[in-house]
Amino acid sequence: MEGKEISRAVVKRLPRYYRYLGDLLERGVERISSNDLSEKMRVTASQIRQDLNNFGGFGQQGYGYNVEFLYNEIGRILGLDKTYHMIIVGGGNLGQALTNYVKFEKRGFKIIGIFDVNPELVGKNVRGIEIRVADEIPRFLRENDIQIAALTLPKSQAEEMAVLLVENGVKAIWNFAHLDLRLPEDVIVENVHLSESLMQLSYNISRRQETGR
Amino acid sequence: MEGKEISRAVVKRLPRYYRYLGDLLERGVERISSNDLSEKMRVTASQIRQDLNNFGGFGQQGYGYNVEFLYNEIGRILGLDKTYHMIIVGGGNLGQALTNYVKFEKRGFKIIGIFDVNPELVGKNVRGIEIRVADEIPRFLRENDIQIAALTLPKSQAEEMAVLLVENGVKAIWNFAHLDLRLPEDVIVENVHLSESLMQLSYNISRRQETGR
DNA sequence: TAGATTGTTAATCGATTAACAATC
DNA sequence: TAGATTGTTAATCGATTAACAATC
Repeated sequence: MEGKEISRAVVKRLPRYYRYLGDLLERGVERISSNDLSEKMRVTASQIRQDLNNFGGFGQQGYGYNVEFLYNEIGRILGLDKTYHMIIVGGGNLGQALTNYVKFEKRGFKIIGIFDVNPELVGKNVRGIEIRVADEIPRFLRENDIQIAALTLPKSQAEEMAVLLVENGVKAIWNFAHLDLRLPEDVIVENVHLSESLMQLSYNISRRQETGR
Repeated sequence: MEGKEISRAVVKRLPRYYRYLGDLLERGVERISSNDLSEKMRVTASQIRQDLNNFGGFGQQGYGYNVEFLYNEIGRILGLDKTYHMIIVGGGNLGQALTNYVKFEKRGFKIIGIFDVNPELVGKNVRGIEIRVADEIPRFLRENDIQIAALTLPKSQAEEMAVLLVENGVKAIWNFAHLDLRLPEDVIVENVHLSESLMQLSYNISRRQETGR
């Protein structure tokens, strides 16, 4: 059924389209042209049409795009029509922050387990979920259908844990540790490297100072 | 002194070079060729040389690159040779997680204030810093030299707060709220959109299922 | 029907890779 | 000096933008 490969650049832009369409939908806007959307989002209308047409013709000549329809279609493309069971591996501040972030749950990402190696954290209750000891992970994975594991452990523990997760069947890792995980090809890894983001910021600050604005 | 514009793609790669060079340095490696580094990082040697040469010739023909020297140079380019004073605006879980992340401080990003509008959080101590009421921000900014504000507020409060921060002199915002801040051109904004990252992950999961691996 | 706007092809632009002369 | 490897130019590739025929 599928065929052509979608470029990473396009996929990165989809959630942003989704967000803008969601806003429009909330504000009761029924239809929008690529041109109007392009002004709001500050991208070219051409890019919007190209991006969307990777997935099919969602618009209508002379009319534009139906906001609700397009919103749902992009949601479907992004896989947001499904529910995902997620575990958080690393119950520190970041892991707890992710757990507490209610919006994920609304989008279908359900956190059903939190694990840590640190005995001090084990037993702590985070939004109704008790932090368990990491040793229980294999059994937990056997007994539950988990699609995503978020890795919020320090760098030193992350690689080993990632291997354990994969050995026990995890196929998608949301990696917050500051290293590149080397895992089998069929495992999907999405990285969030906060420190790299911060460095990009400081690069821009320094550069601005050098060039005098 | 400066001149040519560095592309965003190059800047995004610099922190990763920095990380790999830091690892090599730690392991006592003295020099490395673009070819060896390319194998480790899984990018082309050509790209490494091109990227680095945007900033000057850091290598030596027949020798390669001195790891320590290159590490320091990239650090300098990224602005990591300076100290930044940062405030966290939004004292919820994510704000606290950032505050507790000691590694930032080691890299020169010093958090010297946390603020929230929620009175329940005000007064709470996070790694030695007391959360203050957001009303105090203008005065705090007058009395302290702040280079970076991290915005970890809900979407609904983020825009207004960003405007306040900018009015009070903040020139760089690390934005964790799920919206695009519309601010004057001279304000640097670096976005971390966690939900968009998660959607890219779910896109890849869905896609894999459709195409049957 | 006329006007609007898409879907799509073609043109342009920028980024990546390859090649190689310069040089340590 | 010979070998290695950079710095840099040229070639290729991919992504973005422009243009316009198709069509609602």
